[in-house]
Amino acid sequence: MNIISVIQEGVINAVKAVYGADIDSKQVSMNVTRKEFEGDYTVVVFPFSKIARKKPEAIAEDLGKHIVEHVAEISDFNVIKGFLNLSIGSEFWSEFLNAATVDPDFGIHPSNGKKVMVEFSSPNTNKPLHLGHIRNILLGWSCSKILQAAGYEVIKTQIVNNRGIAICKSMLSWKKFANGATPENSGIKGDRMVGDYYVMFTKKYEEEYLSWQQTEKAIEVYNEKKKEGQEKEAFFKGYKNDYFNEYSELGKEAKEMLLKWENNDPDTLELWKTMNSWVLEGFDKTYAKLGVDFDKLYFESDTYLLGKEIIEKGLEKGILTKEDKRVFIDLETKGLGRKTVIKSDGTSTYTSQDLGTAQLRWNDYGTEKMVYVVGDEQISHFQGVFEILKKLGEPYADGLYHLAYGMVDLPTGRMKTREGTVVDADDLIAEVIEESRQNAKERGELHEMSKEEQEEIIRNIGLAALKFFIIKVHPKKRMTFNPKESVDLQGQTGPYVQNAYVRIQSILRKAAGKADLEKSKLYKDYESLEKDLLNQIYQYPALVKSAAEDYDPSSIANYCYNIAKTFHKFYHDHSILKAESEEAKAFRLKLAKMVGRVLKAAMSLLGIEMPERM
RNA sequence: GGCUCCGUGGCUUAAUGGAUAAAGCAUCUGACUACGAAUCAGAAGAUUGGAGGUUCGAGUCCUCCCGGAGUCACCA
Repeated sequence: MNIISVIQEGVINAVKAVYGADIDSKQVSMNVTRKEFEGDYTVVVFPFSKIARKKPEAIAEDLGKHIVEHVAEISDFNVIKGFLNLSIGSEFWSEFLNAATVDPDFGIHPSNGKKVMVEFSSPNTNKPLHLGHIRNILLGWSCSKILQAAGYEVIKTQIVNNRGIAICKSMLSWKKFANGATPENSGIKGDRMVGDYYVMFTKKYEEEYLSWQQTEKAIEVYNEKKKEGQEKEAFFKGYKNDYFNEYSELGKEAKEMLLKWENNDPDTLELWKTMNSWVLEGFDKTYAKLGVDFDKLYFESDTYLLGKEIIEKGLEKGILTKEDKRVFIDLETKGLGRKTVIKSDGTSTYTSQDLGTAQLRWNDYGTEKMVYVVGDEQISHFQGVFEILKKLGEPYADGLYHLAYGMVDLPTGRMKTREGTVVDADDLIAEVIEESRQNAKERGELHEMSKEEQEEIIRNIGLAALKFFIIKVHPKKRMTFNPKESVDLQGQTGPYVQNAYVRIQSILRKAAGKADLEKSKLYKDYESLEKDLLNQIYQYPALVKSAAEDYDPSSIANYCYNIAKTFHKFYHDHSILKAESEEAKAFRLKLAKMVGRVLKAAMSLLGIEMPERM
């Protein structure tokens, strides 16, 4: 039985016995005892002062005495103000450590029979992945692992946004300017190549727009549509989209291409397929570098027409309203305004696609939960989608969750494609690995290994730095990504946690076969750091559960750091291999091993691997 | 303007309504003849944006204000 429940029950019984009052476990306020005080768990007794009509100190004394007498696990107590600090006996900890040691699934919850789909990454196929995607991918991957550890069957998915005008822009640009260049004959990674042509389109379009602004037609438009006193420059800045649709040659060609695509023109489709495959190959390489994969891909080209069926259903039920061809839902009461599902030209929207895709996924997998890892700029969009599905009474509607994470800023401000400040994912990964390599070289710990082993470790450490740096921030928060700090290998970082693990492995290698771990049971007089470690290990399974409930990988990252920190201090203050006694040595080996196991398991939930040496 | 989110030492972050607000970076000072110094210890650094309120108790909950961001499309 969980020690927290044991204590809560003890308190409930004590209150009943001493004051004759009935309380429930919700009224028992408990925390882990703060470091500066003696004890393991603290019960706050202020809430009982009305029942007992005594001073908090006296109440704590009453309850403490009763609990020590009646609860076997509690060995001692002390009272400071209204706080009752309880100490857990070494028997309990000893049993816990032994049980955890032999439990191969420690921290992994048994299957709950439920399925959850996690969607993340979901890039457009017209440019390479960037820093923003990295946050998205790491959060999505980590949530998947956490949900899995919490007992769910997880299906990792993404929707590949592979159609639409943006895709046609890069296709058109390639056709016009590439002279048949391919990733193979140019040696450029596929996604980057396509992205380069997308950028080139934008550049050529800007040039075209600029020279158009000098024409008589442009002056005419300006005079006709400008607002009072609006300068030319300001007007044309705002007119860009209209220009694309009304007058642009490139715009016209791109739109024609989109039309051809929609009408299944063979040449267009072939070009589209070819360029898409280049991008997807490129993405796969980046995913592989990050160590992530997916169970199922959905392509927008297959889903963008979905939703008709569900919209029909909505119309029948009177949830959606039809006005000419346009279909919308009035969510004014929810503060979401009117959400259009079908445009007045009869074409679908992003919203209808998402409705249809949700339906499709439910049909494919029957997942009770669907988690969308998408930036917080789309909060209201998802509120709309979810609301519609709820009103339709879809069976999966209550399990929909938008994990809305904050945008990633640079120290110089927001990333902007136009200003060329977007941090490319591949470049960033290469950079952190290079930093790790420099560091490894200086330390020279790895020189006895093969080149391959060295590279593997170096890569591991660099990625750990990057991943930890991003995941430690609460998803909801907008974060500043400082490239300098992200490659830090010291302090509150991934490599710091890895180092704790490596130290443990080093000790275990040295002690292999030389210690009788059975003797650990004779060790009773725990050091306070030993208790801290035991307590932290003890928290782990519950932490996994709450991280899954909150979709919060940052809580796991913080946990990893804290337990690593405690271990580093313990390692510094107490010798393991040269412990005071054989019992102490056995106990500490067992403890260290368990710390290592938990660290490795917890970090793997963040997608971070642990090297054996570094 | 309406709605949503965020405001914590110089910087980046942490804190189920509980004790003296906790770490890292940067700065300064110590500890390698050591189970691995990617470590540890210490110093300095904070009226938790501001004002009220609820509570025995508020960084946390409520109200108002200030600052920042997002969104308010028949775009995705």
